[in-house]
Amino acid sequence: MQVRQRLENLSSELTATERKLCTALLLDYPYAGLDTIQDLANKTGTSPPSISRFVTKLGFQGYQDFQRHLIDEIRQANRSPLDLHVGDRPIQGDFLEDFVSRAVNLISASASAITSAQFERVCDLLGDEKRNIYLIGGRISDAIALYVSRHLRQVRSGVFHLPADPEIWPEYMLRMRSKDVLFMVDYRRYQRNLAELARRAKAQSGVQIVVLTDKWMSPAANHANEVFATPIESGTVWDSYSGAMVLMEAMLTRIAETNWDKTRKRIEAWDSLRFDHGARDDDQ
Amino acid sequence: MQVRQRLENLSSELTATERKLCTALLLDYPYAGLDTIQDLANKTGTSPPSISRFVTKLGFQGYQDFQRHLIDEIRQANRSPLDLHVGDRPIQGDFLEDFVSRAVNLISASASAITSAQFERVCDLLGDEKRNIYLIGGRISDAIALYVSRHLRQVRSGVFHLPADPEIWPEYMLRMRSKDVLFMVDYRRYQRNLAELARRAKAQSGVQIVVLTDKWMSPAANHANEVFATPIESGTVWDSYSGAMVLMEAMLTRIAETNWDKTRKRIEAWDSLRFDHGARDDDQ
DNA sequence: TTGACTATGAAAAAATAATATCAAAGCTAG
DNA sequence: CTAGCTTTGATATTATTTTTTCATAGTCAA
Repeated sequence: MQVRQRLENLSSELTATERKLCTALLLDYPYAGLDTIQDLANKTGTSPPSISRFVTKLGFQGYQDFQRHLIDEIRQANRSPLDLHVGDRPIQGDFLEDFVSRAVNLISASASAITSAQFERVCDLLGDEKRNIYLIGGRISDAIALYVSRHLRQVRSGVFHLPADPEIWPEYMLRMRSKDVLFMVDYRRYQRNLAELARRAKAQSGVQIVVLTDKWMSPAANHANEVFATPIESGTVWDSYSGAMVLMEAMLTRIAETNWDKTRKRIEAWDSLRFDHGARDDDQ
Repeated sequence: MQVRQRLENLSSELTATERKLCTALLLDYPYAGLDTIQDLANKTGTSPPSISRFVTKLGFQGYQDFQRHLIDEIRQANRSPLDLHVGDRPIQGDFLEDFVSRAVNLISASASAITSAQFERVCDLLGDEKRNIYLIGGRISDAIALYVSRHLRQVRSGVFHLPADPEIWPEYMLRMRSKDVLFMVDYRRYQRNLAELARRAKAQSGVQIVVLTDKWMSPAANHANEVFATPIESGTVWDSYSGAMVLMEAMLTRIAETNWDKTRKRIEAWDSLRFDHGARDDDQ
């Protein structure tokens, strides 16, 4: 229940001091309640014990519990209309349109959770030809890792996508050097063996680790040098990876553009070597 | 100055732990910073001293001073409609920001290129348990196909992801029945052998074919019953598949929600059968 | 006016939170 | 690989905040 509402419900049975508090709280709601109990007492000309008793009377565990509730309320209130719409109920109206607007939200949020400096650092790491790049993802998120590795392979050499089977990982681990990069995608539900891989790879070779994960932070992130965290809650039955996808595309584009000359030559050479059963050449 | 901006400014000279904190703060900005120092340390897998040092480095007197600032920011943001999301990020020349806005355009365009009737038809096809589903994609776009098949497999049985090697395709073709569905993802540069696969599968078994492609229309689309065409030109060196990705997520969500009861049971059963080296069970 | 009760805040105590210290681990340049 | 530097978190300390205790002041009915 809203703090505001609790105040109203109880307003008939408040003492003089409590009414003073109530007024002060409502006058600058909800920020007044975020002061320390001492400050609030000074401002309202009351005392800490009175406030403490008051919030207990409102039904909270204590002053800190009360503050936690206020913060949650602010949080709720600040969610954009789209966000609000999200948690609530199943999508109605035009499904696709609605879904897209949620995805767009998620994507913007993903981008704003990452500083441009961090973005550049990771791009530099993955674009550096002197480093080998090893990639792997979880059961579902491996699709993202695959997408990244396929593109990266067009840009540079030394890109290795680890197979899903842990039995084979040691073969790759033995080749990792401390300058190399292990790029992991791990969204909930996190896979234990990925965290284990991160730990051991780090311990053994000191490899640089970059983790793409969600806000709960994959256990693998503990061993990481860089963490990209993106939101994934779309308010539907599945988590949405579109934020991650766009971020990865941005990254790949950045890497390719940085060394465009080299990349172009590489793609041309690649194309000339493709087997005939591959692409046709008259596309475009 | 906004806390957010201070983070941006300093992000080039942060240590690993500090970057972790920075990530966590930005991901749930500004609320993450309102926790107690101890809680925040637990959530981020760091320690209170590191956080204390970090906020000092950001230029605050200490953690409490830092929190005061955050609260002030929230307050400000709520007063002026021009809230912090707009005002404080230096948009100019920010690569990521720019990329995201293009991607968003692309995604909206992708959605509006598809009628809801068609969308529903395809969802029904792929959701129909009486049909087997075969999926395959091109060199890069197979990541999308993989993503779809992994999800679909959580919802229903009879989902088969064809391997990249054409030698093995006949094995699958022999099993295709006319009610089954062959789902192909083929973006330029189109692969001849995919078109060939479509042609022969159609001829041999009369299988239903759904193709996800771009506006130039993969040659495989000639044999298709349904074509999803999404724009992919992002104005950068790579094509962007984010439109396709969001569309696929929308589709998967639609399918899962349509038979949610069955899906839920299936996922539960699946989870109970997972091997221990997979996910941990305590993830939230 | 008195007595029984409630409300209140000063002060002390307790709980909680934040910072300083320091040893160990990690990293980097040679 | 090592020496020297930086980073880090466990522990101890300190500071801050909140709650408890308790004495006093206020209220009201008889």
